Amino acid sequence: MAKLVLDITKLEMAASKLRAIAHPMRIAIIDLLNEKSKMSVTEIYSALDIEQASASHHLNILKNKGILVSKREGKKIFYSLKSVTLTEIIDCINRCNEE
Amino acid sequence: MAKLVLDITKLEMAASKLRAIAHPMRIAIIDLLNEKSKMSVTEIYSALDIEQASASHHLNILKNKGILVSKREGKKIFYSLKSVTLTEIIDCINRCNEE
DNA sequence: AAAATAATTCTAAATATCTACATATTTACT
DNA sequence: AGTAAATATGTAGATATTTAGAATTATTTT
Repeated sequence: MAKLVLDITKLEMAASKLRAIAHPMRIAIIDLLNEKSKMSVTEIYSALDIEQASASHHLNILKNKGILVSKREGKKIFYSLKSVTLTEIIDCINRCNEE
Repeated sequence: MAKLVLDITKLEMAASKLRAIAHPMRIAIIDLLNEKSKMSVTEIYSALDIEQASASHHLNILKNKGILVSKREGKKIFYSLKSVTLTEIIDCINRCNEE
């Protein structure tokens, strides 16, 4: 009973994934990739009006935590959401915000 | 078009809520309250085997971010999830962990 | 091979969060 | 009022995250 409570590894995994998402700019990136499923770093930092290095940094965090995947195509590197279910989280949060 | 990306306030709200959730012990608390919808601080810190002050601290963070609500009943204070949709987030994350 | 473009990595200072322990507050009971 | 139980708050050192700018790597084009 209530074994999930004691599964530290899973809790850590969930928390670490959430920590990765829990940043305004990174939520914005996920929102963006939810609308346009595949974008280059340039497209992303232009759309969000932030520094390239900053975008790269956030993208790296999201990629490390398995939230995004990247794929090089020539000069550009395209990022996209690894799992569509990720979007549900954001939708969830947005709904919660309105309550 | 893509106006949600630019709504800094909403992004900040979502991020701050997620940051509150993004902690193993706090996820455990949410899991717990998902199973037993109303628990006192003592019940919670006993179930999780943590210090009372620690439980109180985490509960306060979750309450401040509007994730939990509390209600005093005599000597005890009972906490519960403010919104059931919150649970979806955890379910989501757990599903994501398995992919 | 040099130049240009695209993206990443490094660095460091500022800020935030975590943890654990000590203390304080609130309520109920006698 | 005095005491015990339940919960909250304060403090401080350790650790992690954020931010922005500079330097670096990788790829394509000329």
